[in-house]
Amino acid sequence: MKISTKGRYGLMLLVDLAANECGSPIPLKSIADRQGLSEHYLEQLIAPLRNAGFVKSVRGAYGGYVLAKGKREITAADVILTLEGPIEVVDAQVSDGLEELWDTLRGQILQVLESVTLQDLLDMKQRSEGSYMYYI
Amino acid sequence: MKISTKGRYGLMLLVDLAANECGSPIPLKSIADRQGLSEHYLEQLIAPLRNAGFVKSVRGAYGGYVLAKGKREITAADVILTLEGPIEVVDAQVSDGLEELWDTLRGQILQVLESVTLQDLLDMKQRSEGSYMYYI
DNA sequence: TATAAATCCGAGTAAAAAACTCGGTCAAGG
DNA sequence: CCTTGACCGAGTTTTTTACTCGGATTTATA
Repeated sequence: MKISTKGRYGLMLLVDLAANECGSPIPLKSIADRQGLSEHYLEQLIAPLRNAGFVKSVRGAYGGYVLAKGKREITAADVILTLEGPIEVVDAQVSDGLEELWDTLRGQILQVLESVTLQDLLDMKQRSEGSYMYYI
Repeated sequence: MKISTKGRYGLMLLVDLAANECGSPIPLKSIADRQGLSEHYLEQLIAPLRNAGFVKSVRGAYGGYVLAKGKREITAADVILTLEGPIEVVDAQVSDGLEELWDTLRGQILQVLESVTLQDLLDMKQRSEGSYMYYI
């Protein structure tokens, strides 16, 4: 019952881009360094997100990636479905008589993911980072 | 984002027992045959459910398993948590700033699973089997 | 025009988890 | 005492995940 690192890193990636929306393209390397992830692996994750039209790339020196849509127009579901394929709580072909339960579960998961935009995630993140301030 | 076969088979197992609640103990073999599963594998699944007090076993010839509680007192969450451990949408130790999302997701999943009893699943199953009748 | 910083691309691999399998011991009814 | 069926622990196979690697291509700038 886990989201794989694909979906999670993908979200981190786009949230990072969303944090820098207005500026120049951001190279993967800088994100990889900041988040402690492998640049090569991130390449694999951002490719489908580019194909799906969520980010644009700028090649060559001083290149990088930029959001192709507003941060309120991209949802967590967009990212996770693009990277992990459709949410399937059990294998699609099983018929165990419990389909109603699996459908409900899938529906609820989808509803949560669809209700959250990159902007929301950015807000969450800043809240959670900001709260450290009170403990200093 | 999947429930493993442990949780799924475990549910099938208990729903099967629930369907026969009033009677004599049911041997795993009969369930395994009926559902097309491996008896040996089911043994591994029912052991934790017995330890957790959801089923009772009767050893020896004419033995088998019986529900240890009423079918309205056991929820899908009981079974799945027993067999798969706590629902973790991402690894517990990650701190990616998105914890709020993961918590919400976990909460929703748990809520669905906790709201469904064996009796409910039995009803679902009979509804879905019954509906074939109309197509004959 | 050379160089360096990037994206782009496909394949390969290592580690972990999932899904069983196997071989046997113990208990109880007939 | 034989058969049925629970109990137990280890081993194996398969699948999935999470990367790694080696390059080719593009482009701003010195």
